[in-house]
Amino acid sequence: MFQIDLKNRKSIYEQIVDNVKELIITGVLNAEDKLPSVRELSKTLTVNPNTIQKAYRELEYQGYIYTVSGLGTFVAAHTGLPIDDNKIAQIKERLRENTRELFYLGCSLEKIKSILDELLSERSDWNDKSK
Amino acid sequence: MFQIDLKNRKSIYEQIVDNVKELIITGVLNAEDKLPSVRELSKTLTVNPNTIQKAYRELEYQGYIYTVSGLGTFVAAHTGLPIDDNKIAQIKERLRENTRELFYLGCSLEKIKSILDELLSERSDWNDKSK
DNA sequence: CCTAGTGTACTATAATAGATAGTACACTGT
DNA sequence: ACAGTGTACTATCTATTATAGTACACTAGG
Repeated sequence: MFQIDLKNRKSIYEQIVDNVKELIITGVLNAEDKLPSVRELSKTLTVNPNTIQKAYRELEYQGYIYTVSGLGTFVAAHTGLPIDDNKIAQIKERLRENTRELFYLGCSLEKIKSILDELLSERSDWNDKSK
Repeated sequence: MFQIDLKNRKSIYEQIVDNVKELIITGVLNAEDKLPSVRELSKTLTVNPNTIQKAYRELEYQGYIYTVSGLGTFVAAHTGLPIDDNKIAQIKERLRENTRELFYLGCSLEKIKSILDELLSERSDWNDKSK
């Protein structure tokens, strides 16, 4: 599934949150897919069950997964949810920061434009494939 | 200059690093500008001098500022430095993550495109002004 | 009903990071 | 000499992180 990097400055549960979120966003995990149980994932990653639980709780709070007591943890469906303008604004701000930094590092406008175009075409490709 | 948000989950020294970096990237602080001294900034922000020192050390490590013992801390000039392709690749990856997330949150391709175009035009405007 | 597997809650402990407090020293320019 | 600068160091406190262990309620399948 993924690995934990102990040298990473990010804490273990944060790495789990980010990795699972990544798998969901990229479509490796789809809605209603079952995630490994707390105990199982704690064995494969050799971390404490409580740490997994903390990560799953955070993911549930952010709306990426849901749990059914006694059954397990599953990827949440997000279709039909009202578009979260607040969250989108936050991401936009992060994008702005990153483009600013590219500019500061000496990237020309053309270079930045080509990078953004490439990212957009990646989304287009994905859109075509899923049809 | 800026404020520290104690409620923020980010640590104080990280907030200082991010804020100063922001001021440099956006051009509020220019090369060779003098930053507040460790003791001065610790007073205005009412945080410990050691915390300021930690932030400045990190900023120096990242190449944004430099210090002259006995004189003070200054914004580093970055022109003439070889373009750091590694750093650019990292930022590109962050941009990719963010666009993926926008897509996952239900943004249409047109919406994403308009956001990226807007960010690019902000860079163009800035470029024009500085001429 | 029993059992295995699931999420959940709780206490306790240890380790680490973050922040503060205080002191001291070397350097710079006036 | 002096004031202002960065720097280094120890010590202490707190919050976060991670681990360990236990316990309980729920679900599905014999």
